[in-house]
Amino acid sequence: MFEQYNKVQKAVLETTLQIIIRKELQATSMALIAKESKVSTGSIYHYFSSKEEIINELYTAIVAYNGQFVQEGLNREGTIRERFIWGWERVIETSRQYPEGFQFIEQYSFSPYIYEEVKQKAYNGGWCAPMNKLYADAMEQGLFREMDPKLLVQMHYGSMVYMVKSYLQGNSDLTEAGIRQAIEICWQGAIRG
Amino acid sequence: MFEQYNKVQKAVLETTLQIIIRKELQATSMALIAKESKVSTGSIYHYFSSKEEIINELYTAIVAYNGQFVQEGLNREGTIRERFIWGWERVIETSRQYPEGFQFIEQYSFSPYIYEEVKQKAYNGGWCAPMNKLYADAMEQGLFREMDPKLLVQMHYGSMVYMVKSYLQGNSDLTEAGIRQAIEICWQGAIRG
DNA sequence: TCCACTAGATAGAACGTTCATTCTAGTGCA
DNA sequence: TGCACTAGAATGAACGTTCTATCTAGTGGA
Repeated sequence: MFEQYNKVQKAVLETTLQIIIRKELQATSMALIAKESKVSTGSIYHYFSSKEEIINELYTAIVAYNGQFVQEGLNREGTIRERFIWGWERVIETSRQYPEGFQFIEQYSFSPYIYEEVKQKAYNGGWCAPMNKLYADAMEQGLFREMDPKLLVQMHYGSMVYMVKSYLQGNSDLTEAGIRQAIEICWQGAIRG
Repeated sequence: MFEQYNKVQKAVLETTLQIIIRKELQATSMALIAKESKVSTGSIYHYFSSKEEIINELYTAIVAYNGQFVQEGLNREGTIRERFIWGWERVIETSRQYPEGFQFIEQYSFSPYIYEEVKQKAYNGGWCAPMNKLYADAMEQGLFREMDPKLLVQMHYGSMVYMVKSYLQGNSDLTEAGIRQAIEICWQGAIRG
């Protein structure tokens, strides 16, 4: 997930992610990051200009990683239905493989602590735009109901997020069949009646 | 929303909600709450034992208020479809009327800062249990697909949450027709094919 | 091969600020 | 007078950040 960084940066980012999920931003002190990552505060400030920068870098890296992974599924050759399924499968797959990353993005995508500019860049490099395009195509072909494609994508993403949240809280499991069914539910709701 | 509290408590809770949405928990200092609510720190500590208690009280009050409002729609006499529509309409209505409350609950329902006990009590007094019951009934009657009703409720709630988030971020509007359509999409995805 | 020098990396103490909370003094109603 | 309440200064801990000293690896002249 943090392959583009050096050893120290990687250790700091990984540690920060673990702590922030476990304890929140306000309890994630530089002293604690230093202690748990086994990097002194001096070194941390050698590689990062501030705590804010660490958090924003974390956000950027995770979104970039997930964005690429989902797009690989979404942009394969296939019917709209196939690409719909591949795309959402990958959205869920990232959250299953890196639950901390998923939780972090979920919590901080609406936080003033993440710079607007970072959010904007993340959105543009992410999977939202191609997914919106897929939905717009489906509507143009008369396959999906007529509505704002961006809004329907958001609604479906919300369904996925809450399914994963249920799973992460231990209130449900997340089997292949369950994922397929959830995607099917979204599909069935979206198509023209 | 805070009718059960006295004037000072009400001012503190309302102010805290405004600040925490605008600036995050870590930037919501007691000094700032005191200044903006025009209540001295001494008085605040006369009515609340700590900052944590203020935040947890805020959480409790909002969930209780919303829970009651939604249940009023959900528990009216009517068909499953009607009650489904009334229930979700009210979920969206609370978030439209008190967007700060909605955002706060959204952000903090997964936060370690809110006591487990408070979350538990909130869940029990909220609208989730009756909504789960409605879905279970719908499945028993063969109206909805067979699946874990709690999970489907969560998925639908996720759709609503993300629709409202889109609206609050200015990326879409939230008209009566749009709300009806969103609820219809959920319904169509849920029923037996 | 050796040594002097340099640049970057690292550690952790020190700094100044801000924070949640407590304390003290005061107010006004019963 | 007694008591609930209020104001705001005081307190001490914790924080993000900076500073200073030390370490490490690499370079190049002799």
